[in-house]
Amino acid sequence: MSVESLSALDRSTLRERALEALRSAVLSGRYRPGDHLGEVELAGSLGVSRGTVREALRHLQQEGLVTAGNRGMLRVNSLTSTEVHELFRVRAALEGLAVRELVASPRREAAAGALRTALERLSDEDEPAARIEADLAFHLLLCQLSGNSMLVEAWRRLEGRMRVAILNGSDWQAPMMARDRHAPIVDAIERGDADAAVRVVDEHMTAAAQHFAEATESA
Amino acid sequence: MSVESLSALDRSTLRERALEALRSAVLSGRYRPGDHLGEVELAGSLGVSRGTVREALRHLQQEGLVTAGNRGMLRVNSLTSTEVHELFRVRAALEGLAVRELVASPRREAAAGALRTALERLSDEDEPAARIEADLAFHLLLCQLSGNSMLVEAWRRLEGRMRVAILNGSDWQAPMMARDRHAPIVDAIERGDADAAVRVVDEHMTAAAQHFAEATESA
DNA sequence: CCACCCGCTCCTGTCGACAGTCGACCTGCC
DNA sequence: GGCAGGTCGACTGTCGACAGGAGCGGGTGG
Repeated sequence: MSVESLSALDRSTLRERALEALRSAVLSGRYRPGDHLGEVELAGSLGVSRGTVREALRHLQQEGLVTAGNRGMLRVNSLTSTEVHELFRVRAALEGLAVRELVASPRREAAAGALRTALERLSDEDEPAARIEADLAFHLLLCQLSGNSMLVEAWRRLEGRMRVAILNGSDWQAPMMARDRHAPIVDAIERGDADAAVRVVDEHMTAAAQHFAEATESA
Repeated sequence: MSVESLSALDRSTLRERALEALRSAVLSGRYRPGDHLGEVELAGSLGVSRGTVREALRHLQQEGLVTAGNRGMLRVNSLTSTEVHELFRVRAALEGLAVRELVASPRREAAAGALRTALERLSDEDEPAARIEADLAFHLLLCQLSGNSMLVEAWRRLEGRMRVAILNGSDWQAPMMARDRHAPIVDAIERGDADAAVRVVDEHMTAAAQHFAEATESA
């Protein structure tokens, strides 16, 4: 268990770099769910002090990537299948609001255009990790284009949990990353049909949850 | 600017007590929005080290109660009226999901009962601060009873921002704290009418946002 | 009188060290 | 052999101190 050292080229604070290094370390699967993340070891690996690692770990804890175990020790988090289902339902509610605000927005067409380019990026990518990024980027963009900053914030909080769910297994989400799955959302937004857009988003999330259920239940 | 010292009776960690002390200090209005929260000063007031205060402040930052200004200095946060409106819309989406899941839950009647007792507590309280607490407790209970842990988590994140919004002014929310405003929600849940419940929640939030708009615009 | 420069001071970023606590393991006794 | 007690190690909680940078005020030269 070790993380590569921090490069000193950057102008940002050590804390930010340590945070980013740790986040990508657990997100890349270098640490398995349940693994213990010791402050001293990480401090040694990253070449920074314990206090700096500590703050980064606390940040990750609030993001939901790590969770506190016995005596405050932090472990890589994992989600139960129930929680994953709950997560999708909350996402459906949030992104449902996003599309509803989006179709009511005066710059609906421009937003639809931006979403279409994000859609292209989704179909261009072949590597699974890149597809996941493109998918999350699409859904984030959906929230951002709504113009509701509180909505974006709430979604970002869920994003961390979503990435934890992705860590659980990398097969179930593949069918959801397809371009065809997202296109109807943009279509409905472009048509200005709010109710249809909400329904499509809802179905999108339900389908994702179902794929997850089938994949985990067979495993 | 000073916070009373921490009592040493508790068994919890200093960090938790410092966090709670700082949170209540900000929420009680001891520090006005925009006030600078210096680590050294707070450390002295609370009788703990800077590192401990620092962690508590970072926690408050992620809760949205404080925000980073120039050179990393933290100031008490405030919300624009636009953000408050956005906040209410996100809450409407989240709590709409809550009531929808609640009416589909097998223990709907028990939940309705629990909500009714929370309602009683809301009408009993006279002091504004206590009413606010009772109101937030009611809405939190609504989310908790849905059984969706991700929903509860998302709501809790919004709670911090909600309290910041409350700090903006203490007049506008008074009309929303009434028992009559919340009773229709419980009624709809008890009837098992999901659509009506969602609609009522939505109206509740819209009305709250409108009260806010009128109160701030006159000021 | 004004503009520029210098030193001061305050604040955060970062670090290394000490202390308390919990679990694990090993040992001795029943 | 099983169990109780003690010892060792590891990890986090907490602290005080040093370093760097930004803002500010005074002083000086034009």
